[in-house]
Amino acid sequence: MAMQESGEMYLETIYVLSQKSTKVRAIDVGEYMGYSKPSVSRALGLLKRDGLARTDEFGAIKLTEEGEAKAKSIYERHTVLSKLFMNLGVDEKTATEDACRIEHYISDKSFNAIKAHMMQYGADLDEATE
Amino acid sequence: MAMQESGEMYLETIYVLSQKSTKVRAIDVGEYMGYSKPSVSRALGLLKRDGLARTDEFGAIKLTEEGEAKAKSIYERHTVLSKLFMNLGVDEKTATEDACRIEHYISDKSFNAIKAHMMQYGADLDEATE
DNA sequence: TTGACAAATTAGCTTTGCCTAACTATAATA
DNA sequence: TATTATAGTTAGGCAAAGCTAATTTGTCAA
Repeated sequence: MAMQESGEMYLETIYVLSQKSTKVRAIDVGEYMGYSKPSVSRALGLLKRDGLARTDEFGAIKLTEEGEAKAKSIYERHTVLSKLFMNLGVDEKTATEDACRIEHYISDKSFNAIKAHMMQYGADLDEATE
Repeated sequence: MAMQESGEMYLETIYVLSQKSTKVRAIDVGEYMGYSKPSVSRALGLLKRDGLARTDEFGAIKLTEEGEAKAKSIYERHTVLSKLFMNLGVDEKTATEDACRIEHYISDKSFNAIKAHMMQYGADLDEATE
């Protein structure tokens, strides 16, 4: 079954935190997302069950290859959509908030169309916005 | 509390069906959305509780002024977003499916920015796509 | 007027994804 | 080493929003 918004947000968070720190723990994920420890614990269990995340020998949360690929794809949506809204004059806060919700609901087709359109206009899509 | 995707979809459906027929019944809403009668019954109860819909003297479902305003606003998002995706080369089916999900998650600010952008490029936003 | 079908509602189940409370395990320091 | 704090898990609850089954309501035609 297709992954839900919730699972995607956990993946994306682990991915983002992994870029800032070598050891990402459940508690860090919870603090970042504003969720309780049990919620994170269960969500991570599901990601592990589905082969998207694992715990390494030092107890750090790591994404599997598949998990990382998914996370990157979601994160790319996030950055491109944020950029799109900002290019249209929306303030950064609103733009990133909207991107954060829409990234889970837009199809590959529509997303790629938006991305292609923005490339055409020379937008710098590589720069992260968060 | 802010209205959820589910409630918005019911509102939008009642609005759309009301344009085609004078008497919209719960069963019609259910058939259109692919939901069971009890699901529709409960959802309509919530819309009524919140002052967004009512049943008229002939048993037809009607939107209140507030309900209709909301429905129109959601439906406008639907048409504008569909147009946006189609303008970018996305096929109609995908474009309307995406619009149908995203319409519930985009902020007023970002939506208005998109709309303004499209007006600038002379897109015909008045024509319905469904 | 009554029998039958269509429409609506009630009751209760399921899943998702959050929560708190309580418990266990780990780790660090006195 | 023992105490204590931090991290993680288990158990159980709640709300949203679907579902089926069963009941009630309403309408219409024989």
